[in-house]
This record gives sequence, C-alpha cells and structure tokens, in this order.
Amino acid sequence: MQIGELASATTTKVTTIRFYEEIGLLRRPARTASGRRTYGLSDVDRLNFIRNSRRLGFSIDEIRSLLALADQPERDCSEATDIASRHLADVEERLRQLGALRDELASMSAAGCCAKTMAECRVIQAIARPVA
Amino acid sequence: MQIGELASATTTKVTTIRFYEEIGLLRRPARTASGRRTYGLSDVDRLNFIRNSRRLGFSIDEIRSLLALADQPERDCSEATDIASRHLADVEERLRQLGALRDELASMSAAGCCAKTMAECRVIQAIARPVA
DNA sequence: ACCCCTTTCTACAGCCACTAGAGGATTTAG
DNA sequence: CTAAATCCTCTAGTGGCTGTAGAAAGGGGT
Repeated sequence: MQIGELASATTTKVTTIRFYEEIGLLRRPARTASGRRTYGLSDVDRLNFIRNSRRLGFSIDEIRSLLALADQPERDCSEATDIASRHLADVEERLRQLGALRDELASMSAAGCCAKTMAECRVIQAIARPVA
Repeated sequence: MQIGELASATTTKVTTIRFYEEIGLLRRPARTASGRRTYGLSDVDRLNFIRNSRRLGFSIDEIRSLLALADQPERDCSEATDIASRHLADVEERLRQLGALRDELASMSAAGCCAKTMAECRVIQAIARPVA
C-alpha cells in the first residue's frame, strides 16, 4: 500500500502522514526501489488509533504515551486510564469555561443595539468594560 | 507611563504589548530620549478593550475590525453587532462539539478498566474503534 | 563615584498540529 | 508516447503569543 491509499483508508492527508512519521508517531516505512513509502495493515490500525485520539482531543504527547503503553500488552493499564480520565477532566473544565463565555456573549447580544451609532453601541461598551 | 506600568495596569505581559504594537493593534507610542515607549490613559483603555476581547475569544482579526469601527463614532453599529453575534454562534457550535466529546470520553471511562492488562484495556480499545 | 538590580530595548527562536507550496521524479492510463 | 496523477524532499506559513540573548539605561544605597 502506498501513502495515498493509506491516507484515504484513514481519512488523513498525505502530508499529515509524512508529518507523523517525522515526529516519530509512525515508524519509517519500507520504501520501493524508487523511494516511495509502502505500508501494511498494521499501519492502518496504528494511524486510525492516532486519528481517533486526535479527534478525541488527545495531544500528540498523550498519544505517544498511549501508543507506547499499547505496545506492552502485559503491562497494567492504569496509566492509560489515568491519561484518559485526566483528559476528560480537562475537557469538562474547558466546557465550563466556554459555557460561561457563551452566557457572557449572549447577555451582550440580548442587551440589543438597535441600529444606533457606534458611539453608543452597547456591544462595544460591554466589551470595553473592565473585567468584573 | 512606561511599558511596565501599562502592563500591570492591564494585566498584560510586556512582551505581549510589544507584540500587539508589531502587528498593528496598538499604535506606535512616543519614545523618551533614550528610546523607551511612553503611553497615556487612552492606551490603557485601548489595551483593556483588546484584552477583554481576547478573553471573550475574539480573534485578532475580529478585534482589528471592532477597533476600526469603534474609531468611527458616527457610523452605524450593525457591523459590530454582526461580528459579536457571529462569534456567539461559533462559541455555541464549539460548545456542542465539546459536549459530544465529553460524552464520548465519559462513556469510555464509565466502561471501566479495572486493573487489567493493556492487552484487554477497554479505554485503548474504545479509542482504537473506527469512527462510528 | 561606584555597584548592583531592575527595567527596557531589539531581534530572533520556539510552541502546537498541521497545511501549503515549490520544483522535481516516477508511475499509470489512454 | 504523452498527459495526468501520484509521489518525493524541503521550506515556510498559520495564530497568539512566550521566551531567550545581549545590551543599554535608570534608580537606589554605600
């Protein structure tokens, strides 16, 4: 399998695959005589794992750890679950902050600014107000 | 007022102020004989506006537009409210996506992974599953 | 006058996770 | 045989800063 096929099998861009190789997330594959990368089914699995992790918001470093752990099947899996639950806590925190932000923006918009001039625009005034 | 005082008056880092000047968000200030930047109260206002906008998640480009509009007091303010409501819609969209992500992560964690080996770690398996 | 510490200056590199483009080689289809 | 697609390497750009190096200037105490 060449890089393009791997890309479409995993809905990844070709450049991204080469990038993952460069930063060491994917192993350097064998090459054809002319220098083209060749991949196997295990590479599809590994790349799918990486893409799913990214979709779930794991950082490259977290993925590196998860992959390293997954490569040691006999090992205790508590480290992996730790990474995941820490990530969940992060997401919940961001969710709370974003919710607060939404409320702030929504109340700004709700104040309304019915076709007046910039000089008395309430939205601008709301932004300009120092942090409460 | 020198740059350090402006920084502490707006809880901004000195380097960030210089960065905002470089990208044109803040005007180039007057300098002392020895080349130090000097600021006035209007710079405090402008920088506070910028910092509040960032805190609300507006991009630098959006802030540039908002500032340009705010500088024309007689102008109709519909453009400014448009920027704000578009931003609110963006935030709500991200909020939805992040909520879905949290649910996915939470159900992963809920599956539990009680001290087993990596080989049968459910979290790892959940991540590896192709996109449903 | 001297010393030292802090602030300020410029200019540049680094962060994250890619993405895009130049410019060339090779492969495949018609 | 040619044209299009795919591949290669290398470099630079994105956003929003942050951090560093090395130098100059300012202020306070002895």
